[in-house]
Amino acid sequence: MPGERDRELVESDRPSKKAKVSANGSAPEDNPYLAHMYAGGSLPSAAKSSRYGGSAGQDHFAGLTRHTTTTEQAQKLEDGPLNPFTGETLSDTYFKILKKRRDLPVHAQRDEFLKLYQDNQILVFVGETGSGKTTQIPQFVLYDDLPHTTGKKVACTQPRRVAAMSVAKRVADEMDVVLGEEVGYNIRFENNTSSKTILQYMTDGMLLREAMNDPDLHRYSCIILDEAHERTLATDILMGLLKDVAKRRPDLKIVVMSATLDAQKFQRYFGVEENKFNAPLLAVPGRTHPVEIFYTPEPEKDYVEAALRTVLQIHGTEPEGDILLFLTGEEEIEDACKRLRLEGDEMQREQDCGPLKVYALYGTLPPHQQQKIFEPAPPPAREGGRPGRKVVVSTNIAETSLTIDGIVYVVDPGFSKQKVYNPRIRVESLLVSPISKASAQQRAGRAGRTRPGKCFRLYTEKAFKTELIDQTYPEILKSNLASTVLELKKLGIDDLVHFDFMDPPAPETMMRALEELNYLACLDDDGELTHMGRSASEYPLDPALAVMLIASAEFRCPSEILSITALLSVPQIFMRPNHRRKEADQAKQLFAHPDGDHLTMLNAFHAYKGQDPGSAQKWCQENYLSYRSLSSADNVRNQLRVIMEKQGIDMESTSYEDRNYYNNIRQALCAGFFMQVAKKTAQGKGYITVKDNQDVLLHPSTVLGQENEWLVYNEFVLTTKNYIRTVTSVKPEWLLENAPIYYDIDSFPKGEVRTGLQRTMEKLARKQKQDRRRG
DNA sequence: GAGCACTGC
Repeated sequence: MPGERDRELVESDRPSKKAKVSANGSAPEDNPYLAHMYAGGSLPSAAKSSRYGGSAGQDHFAGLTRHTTTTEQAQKLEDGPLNPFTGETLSDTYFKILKKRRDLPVHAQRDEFLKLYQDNQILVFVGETGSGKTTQIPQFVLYDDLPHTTGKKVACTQPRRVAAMSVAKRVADEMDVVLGEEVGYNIRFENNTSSKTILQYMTDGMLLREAMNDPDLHRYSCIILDEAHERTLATDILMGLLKDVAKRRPDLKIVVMSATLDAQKFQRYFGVEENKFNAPLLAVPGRTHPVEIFYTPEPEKDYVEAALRTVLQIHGTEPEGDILLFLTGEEEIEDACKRLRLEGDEMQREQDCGPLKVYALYGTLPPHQQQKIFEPAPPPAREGGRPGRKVVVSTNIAETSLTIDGIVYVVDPGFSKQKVYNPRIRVESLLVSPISKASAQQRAGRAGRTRPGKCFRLYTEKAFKTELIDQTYPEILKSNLASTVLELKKLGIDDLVHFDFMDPPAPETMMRALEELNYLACLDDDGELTHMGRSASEYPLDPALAVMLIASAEFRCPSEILSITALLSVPQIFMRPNHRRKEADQAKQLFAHPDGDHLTMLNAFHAYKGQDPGSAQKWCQENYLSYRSLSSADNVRNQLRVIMEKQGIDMESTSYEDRNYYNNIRQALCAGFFMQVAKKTAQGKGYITVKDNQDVLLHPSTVLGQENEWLVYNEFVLTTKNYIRTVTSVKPEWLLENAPIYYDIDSFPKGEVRTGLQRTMEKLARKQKQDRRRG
């Protein structure tokens, strides 16, 4: 009975203390990540014959003892003529690359690195950009760790997929092996590794997922956390976890790599525990060109105006070289580009300046347009004229994710959009805020990649020194932690309050997350993981979405909820190009469902799936739908479906002809999103959120009018006004039935919501009475 | 009648 689901899970699924076997809840034999350790006997010996010394079966590492090797020994092996890992003859390209590798700054400190690596379990390594740390350190480790003799691997984590892929490719080339064999990468949707793999680049999130099934990370002999200074949620949790794993697994080595000198913080973090780990720090300089920094003498009141003025001034007076300007968002950037183009043309006409080519760059731009920024600067307009110049106006995507060579001038107004989380109303929003000193440095560095450059900071030197914070707040302090807490529980961390976070989140944020998970029946009243919680943790989703997916079987609509969940996990599928808004809105109306946006998205997805694969892309374009988002939703959907099937969830949906088809879906939405509900206010056009009592408006993108009394919403967006976005109308009975604990009338303050719920309860009671009389 | 900084599973 759907109506009893909540209570049932909370009460009957509380794990008995006896039943709790291991910290992660799964026996190692069932663990998919450890399968290689049990399949057909012991892998290490098998690995030796297949990996060790290649076809000839000769051990090219003979005479070397693990964790006592020297640079000299490693270099001798690297010098060939045979590849010690494959036994093949090394290629000419290999030697060409080897020569360049030996010139990298890290190389000068290989001895020092090896010594510290061998003498310590945990090591912190600081290498600035251009030091070669990401490609070289893992190779230094390989020649000392000799992973092929232990059957274990070396892992190197990256915050971004593209980085994991491209670095793996580079290192495979450097080692003269085929990508996916000895060197591979593992990212969501793509595991390019094999049984031969000894070095694996992967996303930090992927390693965290693995840890949830194998908390001791038995597959690895060494874990390198790269770009730790970026402090992603996954890196932060992995650091806390690895600190613990290190105690349980003395054979595991950990290298934490960071680009900033803030690495002392990492060192302290790994060093405190009874001095068990010394976590020494090794720093290697980078190789970049000097960048001259200029500040404004007075604060600027309008940073966009100041930025445009500065760009044009550079164009008019500075020698050849491209410009990178940092602004905060799409609209601001497009607007700035328009104005720069106009002014640039005018300068060319009136002052005989070189031509100015302006490019916008931000994340939601389609890839082919992002690629355009790599076009070279335009040539002089006429023979002997002044050289042309390229200006890229970008969000902070150009700060870390994308590197543009040839930038000589950086204009930094000192702002970016940053996420802020308000635990009181459980809302994440984006705010234009001053950047950190570290960000400012990173931005300036972008000017010195190919030759000496200049950075114009549109704030005073005093402001830089006294007003900017040192580092941007780590992700963990800016996020809703519901899924993080669920992950930690699954990782076997029982005492979250005392979990050793590098930066502990606010207690209120933790409390909110625990409360949310309790309402979702993922944690019981003692904070223990329930059966539902354990199931939900298997999905790479927000807990509310995971719970909705699991509950969908009860409402006979798993297939539809699967699609909706996937659609909610990808960027917006409805496109709205600036000058074709009207056409786009009309196209969307074709898919509109009277009950709301979730169902509208589902209609569009079904229509997309009905297309011929060969013409789907064209069809999307004609209908103002994002092909990229839809096909990525399809990918996500498949991944989620596999997990559902593995959990034995009944995947049968009611047929489309059934009169309850859409009602079932709307009820299932309530099962996950009962905490994101708004009720229409009495006096007209506004809505009010249930429990938090926030006044909100329907986002103008919705297909719904103002007539619906109760809505579930996917998102609360705080911009000029408070909006709820992606909404579907529901019946209040469904809320009371599906989440009786959350909708306990007595917990509501007196007001419209309470009165509305009260009326619904009375209605339900009357109906029950009638039914009884009739029955 | 309005946006969507950026990542990741």
